[in-house]
Amino acid sequence: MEKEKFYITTAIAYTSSKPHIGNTYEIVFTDAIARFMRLIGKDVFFLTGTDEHGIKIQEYAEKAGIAPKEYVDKISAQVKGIWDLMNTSYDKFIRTTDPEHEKTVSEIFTRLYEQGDIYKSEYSGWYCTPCETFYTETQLKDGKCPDCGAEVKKTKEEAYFFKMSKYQKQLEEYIENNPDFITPESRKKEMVNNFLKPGLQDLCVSRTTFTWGIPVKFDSKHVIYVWIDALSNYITALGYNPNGQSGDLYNKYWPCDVHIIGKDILRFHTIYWPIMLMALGQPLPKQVFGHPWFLAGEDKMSKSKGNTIYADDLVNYFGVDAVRFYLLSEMPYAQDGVITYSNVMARYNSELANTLGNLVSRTIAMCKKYFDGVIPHPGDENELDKEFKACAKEAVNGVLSKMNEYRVSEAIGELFEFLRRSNKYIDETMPWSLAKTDDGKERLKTVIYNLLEAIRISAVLLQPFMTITSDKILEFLNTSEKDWESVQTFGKLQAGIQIKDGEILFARIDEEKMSLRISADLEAKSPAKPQPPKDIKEQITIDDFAKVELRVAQILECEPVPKSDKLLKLKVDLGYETRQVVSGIAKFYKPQDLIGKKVVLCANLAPVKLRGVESCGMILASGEEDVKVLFIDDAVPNGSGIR
RNA sequence: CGCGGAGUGGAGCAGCUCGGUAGCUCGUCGGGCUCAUAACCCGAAGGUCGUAGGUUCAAAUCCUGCCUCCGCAACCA
Repeated sequence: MEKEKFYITTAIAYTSSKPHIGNTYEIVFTDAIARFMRLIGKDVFFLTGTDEHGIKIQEYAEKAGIAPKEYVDKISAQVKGIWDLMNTSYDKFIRTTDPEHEKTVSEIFTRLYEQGDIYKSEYSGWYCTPCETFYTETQLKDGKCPDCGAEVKKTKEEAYFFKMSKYQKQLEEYIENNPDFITPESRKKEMVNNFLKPGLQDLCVSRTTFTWGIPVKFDSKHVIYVWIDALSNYITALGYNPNGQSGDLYNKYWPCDVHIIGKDILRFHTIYWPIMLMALGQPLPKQVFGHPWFLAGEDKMSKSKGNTIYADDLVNYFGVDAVRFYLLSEMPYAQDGVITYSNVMARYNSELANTLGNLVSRTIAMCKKYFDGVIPHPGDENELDKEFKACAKEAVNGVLSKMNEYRVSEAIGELFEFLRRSNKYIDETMPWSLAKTDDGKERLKTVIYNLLEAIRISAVLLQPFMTITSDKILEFLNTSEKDWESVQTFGKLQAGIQIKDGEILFARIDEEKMSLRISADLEAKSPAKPQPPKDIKEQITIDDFAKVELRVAQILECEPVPKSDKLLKLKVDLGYETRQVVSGIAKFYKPQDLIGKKVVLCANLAPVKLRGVESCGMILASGEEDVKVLFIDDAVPNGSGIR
């Protein structure tokens, strides 16, 4: 019988820097699903890889003084190294610098151009030099860069555009008719309401501002921009050919069963990517799953915050399977999860050491003690045994149904419920007192057999999540019954076989000692070496500086700007006049914290409207993610100049 | 009124579709057991189910208003 095929992908990792644990989650999560699908008998193709083009990489490489290719070779190898460290079972690791990929992407672009879906136009746009980005008239904020606020230059740049609007209706219908296409459900609403309903804009798909990318075949000063390049990996990896016969892998595995991606790039995968495929006349992926993120404690993980946690560090402390277990079991289905070292330790001790490890250890010890390590033949079963076996069946079915919906943490929950039930079964049957009488010894055979079999079943169910541990347990039991079929009926474990010595699977962690060790390591690693800022500006003269008028201003009134998260409207006193100023500090200061305070105002900035409110000047503040306003000593009179 | 999600014992969550004794994991306290990794098992304490109303014999669950938090969008002069 032909196996049912299952094609699953991760997003390809951007090779700008080493992936942190949040990025690593995605590959581990996808791996768990891929392994599970293989376990239940599907023919799985699991794709991952790296996204290696773009301006940022070109810049990083320049800074490092090496060629872009050399740079991405290094990072890509690092990514692959972490994926391998995490014991992930991808079938192919694609790189967007692979010659095959580059060739196909170039052909795709050409074909889309030739059939009229991509057209050449001008970005009669506004170019922001610091951001290296174009903005349309509507994106601009009162004539300035919406991102960094710098002056923008009216630049006419030649560029290629993709006619998104042409396929909008078709995409809406697809989403309508395939309710599971975008999951989880809440994400789907975000996409439809925020992007589809307002109407799609044509997408700019080429750049002339950098060279590190795939050149447009028929127009060599253009480079193909990230969307067509990166998204295409899902089909180029399988040997898709836009002009003729595609490869066998493509014919077999496409369309994809599920793209596993971060919730941040859902938009590209549920709007741009399907439209590209429609334009190419190819079937669409069946599902896109936008997974949540891991937060480091309360906050998003980011380098600038210095709260990044890396997979290799965790593995170093806890081992691969424990890290996989934490990632997979802790992340909820649709909400962000939290990762901290102390949470990892707590889960490790309570679930891996106590529940799982100790169950295996005590059962094997009893089998050795009472039966010289030979798996006993079970005898008559009683009501308790029946109930216990029913629990095993429930665990198998529970894991299956949860995994079919990619509810990995809940699947693990089902399994651990059964492990806890097994520990309880020991206390209920009290093997140590059974061992004291002859009748009891007969009964003991059944009890120990049932326990060993329960452990075998659990080990099989554990395979997708903790492969190494699963293999170890099955090795202890000296059994080859480890496929999905073997788990459908209770009793596949062969009696009369000698089991092997079981090592401790998960030694308990002394949380206090481990915490000390971790904080010592962190201390040693971050000897407070501040990175030089990236936005160092060119030298200016004193005359340039003199053009900026800075004055002390006292805040008289302050209130939030309606319909805005970030903006505060302030009335300030400059001594000689009062001004209305709008400032993007609402996230960091409450109005009552500011009233009465003296601040520095850039007083000769041209007035603009922000969210419809006029702003005449700018309050000086520092910081990107945590903004601090520059307060001035109360003794300084309002309106004093600053130089 | 931009769109969506969420507020349940100390922590993290389930229950809400289809109203009717509020459940799970961790933590705390007490007990039991000794096969085991100070583990395992049992029991207890602890909740006005965000808030104010409404419907109902009966509301965590249905309806309405309000508050708070989160995500997306917009937004940092």
